[in-house]
Amino acid sequence: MRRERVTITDVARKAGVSKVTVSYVINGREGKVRISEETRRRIWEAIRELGYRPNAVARALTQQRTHTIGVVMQYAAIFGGWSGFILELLHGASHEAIEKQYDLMMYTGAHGNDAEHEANAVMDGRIDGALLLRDIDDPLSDILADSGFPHVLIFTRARRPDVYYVDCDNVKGGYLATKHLLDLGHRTIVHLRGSSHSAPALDRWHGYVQAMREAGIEPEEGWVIEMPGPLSDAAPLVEIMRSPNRPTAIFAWSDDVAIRAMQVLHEMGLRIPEDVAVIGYDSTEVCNHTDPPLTSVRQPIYEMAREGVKTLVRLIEGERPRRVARVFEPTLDVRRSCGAS
Amino acid sequence: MRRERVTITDVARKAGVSKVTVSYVINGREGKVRISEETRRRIWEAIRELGYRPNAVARALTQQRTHTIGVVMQYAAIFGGWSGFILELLHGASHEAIEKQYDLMMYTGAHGNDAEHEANAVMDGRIDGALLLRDIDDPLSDILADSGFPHVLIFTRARRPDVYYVDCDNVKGGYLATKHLLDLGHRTIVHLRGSSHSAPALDRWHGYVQAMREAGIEPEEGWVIEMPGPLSDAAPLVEIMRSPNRPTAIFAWSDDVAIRAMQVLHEMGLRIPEDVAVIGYDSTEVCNHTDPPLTSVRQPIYEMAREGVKTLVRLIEGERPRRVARVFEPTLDVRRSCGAS
DNA sequence: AGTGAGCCATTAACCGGTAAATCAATTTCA
DNA sequence: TGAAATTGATTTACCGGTTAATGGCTCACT
Repeated sequence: MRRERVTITDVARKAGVSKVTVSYVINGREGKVRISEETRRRIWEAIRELGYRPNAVARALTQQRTHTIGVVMQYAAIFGGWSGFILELLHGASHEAIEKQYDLMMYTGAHGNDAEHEANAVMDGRIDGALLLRDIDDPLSDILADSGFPHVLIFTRARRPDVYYVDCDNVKGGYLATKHLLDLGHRTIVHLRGSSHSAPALDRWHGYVQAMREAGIEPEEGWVIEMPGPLSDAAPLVEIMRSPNRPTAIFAWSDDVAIRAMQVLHEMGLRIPEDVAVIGYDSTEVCNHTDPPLTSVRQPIYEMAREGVKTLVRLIEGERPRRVARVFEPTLDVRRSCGAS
Repeated sequence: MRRERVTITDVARKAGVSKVTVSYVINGREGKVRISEETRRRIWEAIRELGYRPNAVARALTQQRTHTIGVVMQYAAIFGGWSGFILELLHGASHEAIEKQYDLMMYTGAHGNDAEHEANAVMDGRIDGALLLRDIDDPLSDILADSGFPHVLIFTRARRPDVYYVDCDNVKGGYLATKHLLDLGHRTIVHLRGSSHSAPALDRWHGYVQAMREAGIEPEEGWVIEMPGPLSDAAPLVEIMRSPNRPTAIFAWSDDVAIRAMQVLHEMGLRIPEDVAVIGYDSTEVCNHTDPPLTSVRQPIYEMAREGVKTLVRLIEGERPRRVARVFEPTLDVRRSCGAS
């Protein structure tokens, strides 16, 4: 039984009052406007009888608020990046959103391919603010910042001093991973690097280089292989693992890629960790279940996402938190893929 | 530089025309209304100079369309259920949404605890339709159906003939898993069942019972243990695995629970599959990485989610597809946790 | 009897767009 | 030459709410 949409005017008519009165009763503006008990009763009754459901779009139009926040990923990430990482991120974001009484919207970015179009979509009024998971060289944040649109960057740093962001020290994370391998005696260490547009990927690489140099080792040409995702070409990795002075350890920029590397090594007949040590990044749930369990650098993804949403909500509600940058510390989750205790 | 919001009226004023003319130019209503080249030019120039961004909320109010679809999970699922299953589901849903030019909204359900409140939130005008991932006895779909609100159930069946749904044959899935174990010679098979509110969980259980009876075995009291999630109490499982006539196989209603069971067995010193065979459900990515790799019943989650969104979009756009029920077939992904080939 | 205060509700205006109907000025055609 | 058609825009009304200003009525007080 498809009913016609019931509006506040219908309720008003039925209750024999003006629609403003109905609005007041629904929103209970204590202290400002008084409505008699009798009228209230009649209005609630009309609401119930008619099955009235307030329209959030109309309300949003007057209040300029939707109580919805957007999660905006890089377009490519929506297609390729559905990993444990995204899962934990969404988990954290949605928890905090629930707590703060906001709904979550996932922008697909399908509205256009250039930044201006995307910015139009993000600022089209359907969300009060956005959590941005984007590449380092992405112009979207700049446009939003120019328009004063509340947003927080996550898993990257901002290029401007007035843009809030939540990041994890990736240089340190890369350093940590590499140092762990060095401490275990490895000297020839391959780094499987992420995309050159990704700030985290580049930082982890820098951490790797830093640790290597500190140990007096200059990473050779060929030790650093770009492998953004598990579906990336693994040929260069296979090649170097076949070379005479085969590397004894691999530091992958993400768990996904580490797992892919483990598969490749397995197919080549190499044992982990006896022949090659492997270390990943993110320490997602899957690390506990791989064979052997994957040692990995942990960043508190869930916590970071919550923090991002928390800051975003503050911005939306007009606060201006003093701390613009929130940088978490990575730690090492030692499991068995490196042969350590 | 926080600019004031630029509206269509500002653009009209700047271009020296009425706002309706601007609206026509933006939406390019070919054939209906003619606007001169000169006027068009002036309007686009004004739009560019002022940095005008159309307001989707205002547009939604007149058109009664937002080009957004909602994903509504059971409240509990948002807190506990962030598994590989949800990931694949969101992956599929978002792909199809992108293709159809819709954005995705995740309702947190925080707006109220009873079904009426949730229904109010879902039908508050922010989304054109909803994909429901809910328990079998959940009243939300009924309310939506009564109001003629477009929605599709996924991973459950509908109780009414007019409600569209996408499901996978869970009885068959349960049968398949159990039959596999029976064929391998097992006779004492434990079933770790999901929540009694979950249609899939109950069906898989029925499939299990059916297969057992077909093999002439009446499942004993205690062989069926309710274990909805990986954090559920595992004590009953431990107990039965310690009993004199220890079961030789476990069929878990989900991969998560199967993995938990493997951990428990491991801690008890039991080997998989030598001492106990384990089989899971969903065949999510993680099954490839467990030790040993987990044999599991596969349902095409990604495809099903796409199908759900596809149907939903049709409903939203006024079509009435003939096929109300879309039931996929489960298959078996044999890996190594059951000792089969 | 006039004034002020308190109570309860209403009217007017606005949020930012869109659809339908209308209109003025030309041009076309019988 | 006058009616009809075409062109290019405008006016009016509406979507479903909210906020601010205003208005009647009753009662108490002086």
